[in-house]
Amino acid sequence: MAATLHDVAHLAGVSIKTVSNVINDYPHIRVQTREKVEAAIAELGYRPNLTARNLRSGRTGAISLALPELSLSYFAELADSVIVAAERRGMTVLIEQTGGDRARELEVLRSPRRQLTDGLLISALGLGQDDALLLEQPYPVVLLGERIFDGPTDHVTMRNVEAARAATEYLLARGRRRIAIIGAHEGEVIGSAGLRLRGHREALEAAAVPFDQDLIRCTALWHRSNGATSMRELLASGVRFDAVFAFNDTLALGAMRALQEAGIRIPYDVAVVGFDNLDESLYSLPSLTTVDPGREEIAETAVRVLLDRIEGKADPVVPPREIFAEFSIVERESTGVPG
Amino acid sequence: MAATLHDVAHLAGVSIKTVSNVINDYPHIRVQTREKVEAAIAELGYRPNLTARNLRSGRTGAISLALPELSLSYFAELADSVIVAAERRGMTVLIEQTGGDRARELEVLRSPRRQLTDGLLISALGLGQDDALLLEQPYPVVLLGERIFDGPTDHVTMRNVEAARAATEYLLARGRRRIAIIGAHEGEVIGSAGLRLRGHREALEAAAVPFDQDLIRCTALWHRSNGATSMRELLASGVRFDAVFAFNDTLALGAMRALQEAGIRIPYDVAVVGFDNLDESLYSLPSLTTVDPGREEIAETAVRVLLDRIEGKADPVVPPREIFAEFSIVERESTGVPG
DNA sequence: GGCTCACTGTACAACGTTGCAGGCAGCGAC
DNA sequence: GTCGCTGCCTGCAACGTTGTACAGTGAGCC
Repeated sequence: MAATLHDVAHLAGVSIKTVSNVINDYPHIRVQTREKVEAAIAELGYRPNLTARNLRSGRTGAISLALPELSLSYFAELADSVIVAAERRGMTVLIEQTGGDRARELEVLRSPRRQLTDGLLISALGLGQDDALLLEQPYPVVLLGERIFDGPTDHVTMRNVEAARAATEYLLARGRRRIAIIGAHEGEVIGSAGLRLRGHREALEAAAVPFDQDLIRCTALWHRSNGATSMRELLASGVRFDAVFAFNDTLALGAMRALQEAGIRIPYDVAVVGFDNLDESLYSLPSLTTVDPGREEIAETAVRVLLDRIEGKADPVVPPREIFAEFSIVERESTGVPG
Repeated sequence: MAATLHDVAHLAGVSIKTVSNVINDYPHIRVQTREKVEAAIAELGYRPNLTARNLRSGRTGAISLALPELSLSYFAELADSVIVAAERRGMTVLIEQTGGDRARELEVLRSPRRQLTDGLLISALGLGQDDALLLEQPYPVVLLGERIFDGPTDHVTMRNVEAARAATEYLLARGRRRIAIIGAHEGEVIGSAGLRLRGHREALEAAAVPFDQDLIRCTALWHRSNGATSMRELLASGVRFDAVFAFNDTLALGAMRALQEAGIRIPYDVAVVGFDNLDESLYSLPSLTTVDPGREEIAETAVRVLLDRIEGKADPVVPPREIFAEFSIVERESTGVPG
């Protein structure tokens, strides 16, 4: 049985409240008393019961992070950054996996488990713009990702349209004209796929390069296998292309794998650009040119904004904010070695 | 302000305890009463306060998982499996990153945050056999990994020696005789590197193949970049080899990258075997032959064993157990396409 | 009629902590 | 001498829940 304030108070011969005062650095305590209490604490190996403290204070010192799955490298790296940012501010992170499933995302929002934490960071894949109002919850929520805009909560995300436009412009500038897309979502307007496709089309239009529907491959999931499968389909379709813009790095890596199986040379025959700047994209063969969406900045900002709400610094008065991280293009071998 | 039992009781015109009884499915309640209470619950949108419940019950419904970092794919996949296993049993998972640093691992063991969860699953990299006794804590702990054996807690791990021996035997069976090792740790006996090296040497010995120290590359960290660097060093050293056994997949992928940069053909010139069976090893080019250490089985078992301790099923009486997951060799292209 | 027993519901205390109000001693000012 | 202040410490109540003890009601049985 763990020691309680009561045990310490008894041993030190003071009241329970005095022990509490010592622990909480209440100023008016005689040095002598403080030492007695500290000795008792040390002797009993007393540690405050956080659950009881939480019950009194209403704060838990933890935040929840809901994301599709950690097996997806992007989310693993995001979780890493979030945990680091949270720890820097003395918070722990509880992780929930939703599989990107709308029903499970809603469940996470409504789960009584939310009471174990002070707020929720949710990276949604299943929710859509129509679900925006469901984000309104009796606790602080910060939304990540690009499924919902102008919702009732703070929102931290990346510049999808601009970044995708920059990626396509980058390929166009290197003389590529037939750019295949992997990872599109049929009919999607909002969402990573929809926004990135829009950026792509904007770049084509600005350069007066015709858009060809045959170059677009849809795949709901963005795992490596989906990238490989899409590329095999593309090759089987016989459509001609000299570049691939995959909507994330895992798709790109799967696609590169399929390209090379088919004996196609990267970047000589086909240039490849990904999105996410995963660690592994630096070590693929060839290394992958990709869009760095500012993952650490997103994590850092999201945690800061959530804590602002939790601590009431940004009271309900402050309207929900939309914050965009800065992106950059990381140039590597898959588009031709630079310099 | 969230509704409490008190509010519900008031609205339903019953005592607070009756509401509690309804919620906890206490059997002797009149249908009529139950309905009244349920209506009040629905009207107020009442959700039980988990913190208060935890304080009463001493249980939190969460477990902690401490691991080096989620950016390492192996740990991300492990965390995924642990979260899934925990969820299946109604538990949530709080993640702490230690960076594999001994001091931070000790901090995790002693942190008052442990009180936010019912037990700890710790995958240590920094702790060593001498630290075994420090695992003795006033809450349930299950150790993962291979830094400490016969410690005071339950321990779930993989068959490192046997798996590594099998990997080397596999290469030997395919006619490889000069097997380079990447990821060794100088002088280590216990620990993934030490054990895997032992398995490797056992296989060599059994086959009467001489052990050559020049083929061993040490690297403390097992990131992709370390694999690439080690391989470049190996190539620069001029030592002759026809196979590589990397002590994890990320090292192997980095090494393959460096091999291919040097124009060496895999598996024709050099066969490569990794360890971990990461998802990405299936999509590298060539795909990577690897040891599947039974990650899901480890996660599943670890969660089960921890919950057994938490629920007191396996009371202190039961001595700490050492549990080993079954491994298998996953044969892919990096050692020559099978069949 | 009095007994037991099964139902149905209530009151109270407790989990370990902290906010609040207040007590008491000592001291300087009037 | 007393008033008011500061410094130090204490007791009580409360956070929201659940376990224990118990009270009342009605049915069934001797």
